Amino acid sequence: MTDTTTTWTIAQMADDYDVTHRALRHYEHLGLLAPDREGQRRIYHRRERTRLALILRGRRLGFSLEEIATILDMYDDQPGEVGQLRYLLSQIGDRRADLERRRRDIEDSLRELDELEQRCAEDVARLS
Amino acid sequence: MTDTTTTWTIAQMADDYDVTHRALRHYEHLGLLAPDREGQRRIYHRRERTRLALILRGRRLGFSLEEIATILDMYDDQPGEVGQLRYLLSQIGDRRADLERRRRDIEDSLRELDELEQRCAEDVARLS
DNA sequence: ATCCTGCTTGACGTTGACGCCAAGGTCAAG
DNA sequence: CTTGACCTTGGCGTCAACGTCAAGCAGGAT
Repeated sequence: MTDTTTTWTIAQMADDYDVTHRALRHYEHLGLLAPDREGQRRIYHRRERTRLALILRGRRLGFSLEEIATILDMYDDQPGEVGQLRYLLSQIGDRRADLERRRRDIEDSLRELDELEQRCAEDVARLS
Repeated sequence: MTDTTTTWTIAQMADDYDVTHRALRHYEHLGLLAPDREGQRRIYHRRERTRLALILRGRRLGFSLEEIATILDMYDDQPGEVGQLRYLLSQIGDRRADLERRRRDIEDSLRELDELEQRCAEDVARLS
């Protein structure tokens, strides 16, 4: 039941994902999105929506749009050739290492935040 | 035994943390670092090193230098006043929410990566 | 017919985070 | 006393990721 017929206009996309019209055009310019045209108008399908979601998650994680492009490419077309597949597997390894490093950074940050919060809470208790 | 006497030059800092001289000056310009002077020369103490480590971790996580500044401020000086403490606690909450969102994003990404890897591995097995 | 709304394509402007000189001070070594 | 290594302060350049006009098409409502 993954809907394949519904389409969206640029305004609906911008609205649904809380990005500007301009940003959508920018992503398209960089090849991250490739909406159809109906006459002049851009017309977005399901595929563009999942791609946009990936783009935005990438941005939240601090990836550059260029990095995001290569990530999208990874998911794009399963290559039929073994060499390509091996290459893709190595890329997956790289990405995973990157993400795991970020996760460690985040967990360290959260731990330090906890400490700080505890000290604060104690101070508040003492002072009131 | 946290050493409080050793100091470092800009070149040592740049070397130890693998950043450029220019970046260090930039961080100083924005108030993220505030090394002493010995005559003209910048002279970095332990404090600047821990700050720089926080800055770089922040950058890896995709925070802007401005956001990093507020984070550093949080850790800077424990305020003695209750109002300030409450404010700090609220900020800590904000940061934690942000970090936890990122962690979710990362874990989602890792899961999808796992799926993709599995599909790839299967394809390789089939083709060879 | 004209007006409004929503869209289009340029194209220049802006902000953040530095890179990259230029021009010169300082100090130990030769 | 000059050289070289290392440092200093400007200040212009650059790249990414859009923001912000400007000018214009297309189609339905008045």
